[in-house]
Amino acid sequence: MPTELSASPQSLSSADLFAGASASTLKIAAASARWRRVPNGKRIFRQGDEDARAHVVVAGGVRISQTGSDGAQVVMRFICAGEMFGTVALFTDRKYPADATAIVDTIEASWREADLLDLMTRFPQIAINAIRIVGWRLQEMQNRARELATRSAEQRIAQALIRLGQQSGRSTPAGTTILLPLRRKDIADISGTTLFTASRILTGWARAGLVTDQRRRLTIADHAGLQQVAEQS
Amino acid sequence: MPTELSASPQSLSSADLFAGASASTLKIAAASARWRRVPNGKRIFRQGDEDARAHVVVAGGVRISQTGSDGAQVVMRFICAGEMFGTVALFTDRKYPADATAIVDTIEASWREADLLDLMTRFPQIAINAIRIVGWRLQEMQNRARELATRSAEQRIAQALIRLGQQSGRSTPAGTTILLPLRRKDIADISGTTLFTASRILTGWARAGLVTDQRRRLTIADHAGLQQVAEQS
DNA sequence: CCGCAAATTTGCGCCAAAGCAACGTTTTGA
DNA sequence: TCAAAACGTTGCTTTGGCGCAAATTTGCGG
Repeated sequence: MPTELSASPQSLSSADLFAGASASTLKIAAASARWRRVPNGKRIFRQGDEDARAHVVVAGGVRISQTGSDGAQVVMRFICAGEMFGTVALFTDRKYPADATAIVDTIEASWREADLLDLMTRFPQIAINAIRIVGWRLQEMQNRARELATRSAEQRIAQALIRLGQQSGRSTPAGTTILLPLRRKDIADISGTTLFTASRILTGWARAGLVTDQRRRLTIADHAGLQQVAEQS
Repeated sequence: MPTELSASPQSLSSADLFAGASASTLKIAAASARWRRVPNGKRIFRQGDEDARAHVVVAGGVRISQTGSDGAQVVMRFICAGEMFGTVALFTDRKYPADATAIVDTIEASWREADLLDLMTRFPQIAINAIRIVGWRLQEMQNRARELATRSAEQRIAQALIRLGQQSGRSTPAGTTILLPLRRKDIADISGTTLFTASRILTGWARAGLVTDQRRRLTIADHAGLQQVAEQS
């Protein structure tokens, strides 16, 4: 039996990007940032946009999703406070590969490509940190691709909830509550299934006491049970 | 209708990693490399191994695959001559996230983590090049995840062949021949389907004149037709 | 607090593709 | 050169989960 894959990703925060940077470096970084307030539901950038910048969520939450030419949506990732997004575009063709939409009222900071490249050239550690962050995300996408190809819809939803719990969960008396407000469609689009299947499975779990769901705020009541669903072969 | 995603990835060669490096930089890089000959079928590293190094295929071809705890296999990528692999592990937890297996007799060069980090710190452009390469791969995995979630098995196989043609295709009178020798299982595992489905679809295409298949060497005879299969909504 | 719009639930039919088994073909290595 | 093993094909059966429609609940603006 092969080695089990590492649970991995941790929170990929902007703090990691500037890890090891001196006070003066941070000052230079802060000076070149642009800050914005984004209301719930508003798009921050759109797939194909060309003026790519590097973004960080200061407060709130963002959905990163791709929309196929047939209208099918897939959520690549949810971004919580402190995490980077939109950064990969800077290093490829400068076109954002996905949409970014605020799913709660959000504040985000961003940097121009030139400013970030300048920082990286002067402080190589920042560039190395960036590889590390992108590397984790690549590993996560590889794991998700494996799951899409080999696991059932139920297992994928379970795994998605476990990831979201690690990423943005808060411990409460009832269990781990996922802070981001998620609709059934969001759950479906990040698990690679349909609204209907996601609804059926979640109501089933709610009845079985695995999760509870109040006003789009999911709580994982039985973490071990959920893990078992995700891992059953 | 949303902007169509860029076809993207190009060949991600080691040349890109050292793009812009001076002759002296290259000399330092070459001096610290380790070279190995790997016979067809032999594993180069294994998922979970800890002594991660940065690898380049000098000649031959390599299959990067993950094996789930239930034995299910997924191919993440095939690596052709000139391309990097195994590099992401250096920047995450130093454990290879997948297996690497030679699928033809292969020569591979590799660097220790310390040597590569040293190079990157001294020549930040190399670090920036590395982000670019990993960024392209992340985008490619995101596209593949979207396809796994939203497209049919037939469309995914078509897309996989198109990618392989771009990556390792050679023009011949009969069309574009994919140089890597691929078994039905390889095709299935990179498209997220089964051996049986892959076989059925490929024999169908062979009958229709879209592809020909001689001794595990696939040739795309009708590129436009294949593209149409991949894109039909 | 009301009423409308959006989100969710649920029953049901259906199909793409997985799983299985049996058989043909190619490759390998001794 | 030949046999065994690996690989590929194909018919049949089974099923997870998609898609639609209709009913129900929730959330929001006024």
